[in-house]
Amino acid sequence: MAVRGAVPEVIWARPERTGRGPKPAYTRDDIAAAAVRIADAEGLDAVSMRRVAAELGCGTMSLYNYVPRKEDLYELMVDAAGGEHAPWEPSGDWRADMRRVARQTRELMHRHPWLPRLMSPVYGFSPNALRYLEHCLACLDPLEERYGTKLELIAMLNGMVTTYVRNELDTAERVRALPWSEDEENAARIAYLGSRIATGAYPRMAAAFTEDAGPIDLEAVFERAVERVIDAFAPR
Amino acid sequence: MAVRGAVPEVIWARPERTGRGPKPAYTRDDIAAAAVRIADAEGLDAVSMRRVAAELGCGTMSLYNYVPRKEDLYELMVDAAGGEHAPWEPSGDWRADMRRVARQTRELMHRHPWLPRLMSPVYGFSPNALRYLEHCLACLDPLEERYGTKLELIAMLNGMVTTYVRNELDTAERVRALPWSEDEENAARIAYLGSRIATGAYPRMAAAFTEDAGPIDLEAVFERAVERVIDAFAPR
DNA sequence: CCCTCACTAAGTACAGCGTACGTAGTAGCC
DNA sequence: GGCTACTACGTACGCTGTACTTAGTGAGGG
Repeated sequence: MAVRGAVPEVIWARPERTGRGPKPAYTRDDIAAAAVRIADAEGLDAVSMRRVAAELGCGTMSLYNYVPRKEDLYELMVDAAGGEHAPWEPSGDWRADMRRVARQTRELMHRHPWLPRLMSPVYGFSPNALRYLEHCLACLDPLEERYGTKLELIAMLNGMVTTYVRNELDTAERVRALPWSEDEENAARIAYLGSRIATGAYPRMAAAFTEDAGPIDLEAVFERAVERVIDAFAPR
Repeated sequence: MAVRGAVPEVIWARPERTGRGPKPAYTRDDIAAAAVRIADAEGLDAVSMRRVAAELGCGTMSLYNYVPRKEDLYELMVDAAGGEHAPWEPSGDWRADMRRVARQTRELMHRHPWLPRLMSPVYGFSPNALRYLEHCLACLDPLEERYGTKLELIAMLNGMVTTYVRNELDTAERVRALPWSEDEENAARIAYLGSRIATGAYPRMAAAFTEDAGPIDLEAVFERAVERVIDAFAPR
């Protein structure tokens, strides 16, 4: 007589349908789509078991027949988002393909701003993650390196893109819960930063901020970072 | 008559002591230290306003006199951890100094496994973050590049280290709440991965995993990644 | 054919969370 | 000395994840 849930299980190993009993009212995709819809519209914090169940139109506890823990719901969401990755026939130019991968991932994360926060290596085995990984490896066929190196390249590129987009979106996502706007939050922080720098305690930072007062070109910074990661693995 | 908390404020801009009234029983450092102690010992999820107040030995709501929102408590924690960064006199060899910075950050995060999860650019203005940033810039004095480039290097190195350590620690941290061990969790996932690969749908991944079945040398992977980031900014 | 039993569905309940609000007491300033 | 800003903190509300329970359903085995 095992204690309920005492055995570790991967949600993907669970069959969606077992022979007996009435057939489930929802598919895993239905549930993931509902959760993604809520997160896109109202932010990740709005995704609760109750809210997702309501979105589906079923009782809260019925959800637990499909998703044993909330953590697994997150895993479904990440996989669903990963399903939007559209693979293509590798071009033979692995550099160009990697650039395209990076840009596609960034766009995906802009479409689903909660995604960077949920990204975890733990979710790396989901069906769409595997599909994505295999596609990246296919793109890297022309790169004459060991698979270990290729995996390191993919991990580093992914990590960099995730970190980068997180920096782009984090304030916007976190400010949802606050009674003031993102601009006000930023203004308050910049003002404080200015007052600190004015003390003269940080001469190099002061120089950095006076060097170029113009607005930062996020697009260009991103492209540069991608190029650097690529070059780091195969200098020209 | 302003609505309470309707004006954005940075916790660091709040004076710790205003003239009037009885003198506060705790300093900001006391509070941060208590929260860090709890997070180190019981994991980040154990850090609640009630728990921290209990650790300090005061009523729950008294904490709100020091920390207007829980978010700010997190900010205090990150800054406190950042205070453990021990700066040194730049050696003149910026590459060596950057390696040392990366290693020190990694050690810091191993000491405080909750830190990667809390890392956010939003906290980049805290006193210790500023101190750290200035130190990095000082180490980069010999690198003949614009400040913009130097900041990009620091951001990329930091981001890479954070992502990397997160990958190292995430499963361990997340498994705290579960009724099984990290090893069991990993075993379940690896087993599932094996079953997927056995289908033959992922030939390149299959090749990658048969190429080298030995245990991964995390230390070596980390050092390689650091070297790559450094080289990406100043190829030799 | 029908009985059995695995399964779905959903309600109730509990412990814990962040925090708004109100009240009581304290100490520096005019 | 009193005004007043401040600290301290108990109560309460709405929310969370989820354990447990009960009722109903429908395919498989005899």
